[in-house]
Amino acid sequence: MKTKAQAIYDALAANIQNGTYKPNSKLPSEYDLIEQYGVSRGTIRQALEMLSQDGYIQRLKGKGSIVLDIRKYNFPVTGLVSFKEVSKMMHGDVRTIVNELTVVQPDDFIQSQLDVGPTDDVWRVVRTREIQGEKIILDIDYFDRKYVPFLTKEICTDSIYEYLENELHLSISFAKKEIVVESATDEDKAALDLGDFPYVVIVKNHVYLEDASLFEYTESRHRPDKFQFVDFARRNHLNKK
Amino acid sequence: MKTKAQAIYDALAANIQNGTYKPNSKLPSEYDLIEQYGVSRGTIRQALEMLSQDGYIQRLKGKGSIVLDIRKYNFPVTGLVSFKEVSKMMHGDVRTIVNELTVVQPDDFIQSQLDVGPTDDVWRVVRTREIQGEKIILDIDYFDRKYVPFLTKEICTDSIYEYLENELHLSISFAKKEIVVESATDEDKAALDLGDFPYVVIVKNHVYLEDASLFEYTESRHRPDKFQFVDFARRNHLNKK
DNA sequence: TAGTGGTCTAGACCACAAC
DNA sequence: TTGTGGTCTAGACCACTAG
Repeated sequence: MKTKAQAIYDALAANIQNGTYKPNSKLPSEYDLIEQYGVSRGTIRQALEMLSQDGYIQRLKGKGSIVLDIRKYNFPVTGLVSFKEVSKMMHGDVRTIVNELTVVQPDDFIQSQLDVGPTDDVWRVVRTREIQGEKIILDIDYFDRKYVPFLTKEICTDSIYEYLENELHLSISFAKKEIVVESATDEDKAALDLGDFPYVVIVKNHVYLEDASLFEYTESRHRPDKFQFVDFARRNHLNKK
Repeated sequence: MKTKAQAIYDALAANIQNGTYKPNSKLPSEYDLIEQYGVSRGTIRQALEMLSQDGYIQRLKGKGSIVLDIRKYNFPVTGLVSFKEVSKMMHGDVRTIVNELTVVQPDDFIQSQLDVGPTDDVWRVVRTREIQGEKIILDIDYFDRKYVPFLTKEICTDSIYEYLENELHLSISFAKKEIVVESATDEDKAALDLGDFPYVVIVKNHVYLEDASLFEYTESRHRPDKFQFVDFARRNHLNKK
C-alpha cells in the first residue's frame, strides 16, 4: 500500500514529466494542493520535499515551487540503479552475457570488502554488457551467500536486482559508491572490446540492505570513452559544515 | 539563526564523529531525544531524517536508529563542495595557481552551457591545483557576470565559493554533475603534469542559485590516476520507479 | 496587505520488533 | 505487551515576496 505522500509525489512527478507542469512555471501552492488532494499540509510538504530531493522542483520561500528542467540531465545514473533499469531508458540494443557464475571462498580482498570470513560462501558473478554490438562494461559482483542462497544463469542474464527485490524480498537500501580509473587487467582485455584503451573506469559499490547489513560488493568496469555518470546534487547539511 | 532541527543534527553528528555514539550501536529513541532536547517529535524526526540522508544513521522500524560506520567512506566528494573545503580534509600540501582571469564574450559552447547570449559578459577563470608538488587538476570556470560582477586573482587563489557566499551573499543551491573521460587537450598537457596519460577525467558542473538561476559552468579536469569520486547513495523515490 | 513556504507543536493511529 | 519508528492531522507563528 502506497502512502498518501508517495501517491502525490507520483502524480506530480508524472505531470512534470508529461509537460502538464512546464519547466520554469509554478506548481500549485501548498494550500491549493491540500484542497486538491484532501490531505493535511504535512503530507503535501512530504511529497514536495521528495520532488525537491530528486531535482524536479525548487522551493522558494514566499514565492512557490518552480519546476526545473529535468530534460537537461536526461540520464541520471545517480543513486542505486541496476543495469536493466538504466538500459530500459536507453534506446539501442543492449545485451548481457554471463561469463561466470560460481560459489567461491573469498580471498583477502573480498573478505575485507564484503566483511566475511575465509570459510563463508560468496557468489562471484561476472557479466559482460554489450551495447550496439560492442562489449563496453564488465560487471563483477560478489554476493554474501548468507543473503543470496540461490542464483541461476537466467536470473543473471535478466536482472539480479529484480530477483532479489521481487523474489527474495530483500530490501536494498543504500550504497557507498566510488569511481576511479585503473589500468586494464588481463580479464578486462579478454572480456571487453577495449581497442587501444589501456585503462578502465571502475565504479565500486558496497551495497547494504534495509537493516544496514552489507550483502554485495561490486565493480562495474567501463571502457573510458563510453563512461558517463550523471548526478543531481543539492548543497546539504554536510557541506554547510 | 540555526533552526532547532539543525542544532540537533549538528549535536548528534558531532557525537557520531567523535565516537560518543559508536558504529553499530543505537541512537536514543525519538521519545528519549524529545525529553533530552525539549522539542516536539516532528523536530527530532527532521534532524534524524537529515542524518539518514547524509549516511550517518540507518532508521529501522520497530528497532531504532543505528549508527553507520562513517569512517568506511572517508572522503565524500559528494554534493557541492569547493576545492578549498576538500583540501582542508586532506593532509599534504595543496596549492592553487591562477593561470587566467578574464572577461570574455562567450562562444557557442559556453552560450549553450551557461544559458547566456553572445553579448553577455562571462568570467573565465583557469586554475591549476598542485598536490604534493604535482599539477593534478585543471579547473576551468565560467561565471555569468550578471551574478558575479567583480573578481580578483586573490579571490581565485583563496576560494571563489567562500567569496560568493560570504561577500556577495549568493546562495548556491544545487548542481547537475557529469563525469566523463576525454582525450587531453593541448591546454591540459601544458598546464598539468600528465606524464604518459593521454586522457583526463572531467567533472562537468552546472551550478544553480537558490532561485534556480544558472550562474556557473565549470569543468574540473583530473589526471586519471589521481581521480577519485566518493558518494553515499540511498535507493530513492526515483529508482523505485 | 495578502499569499507563500519554513518551522514547530501536540496528538493520534499504525506496523513492526522483541520479549 | 511494550517500545520503536512511519504516517497523518490540525493548528500556530514566522520570514519572505509581491502588489
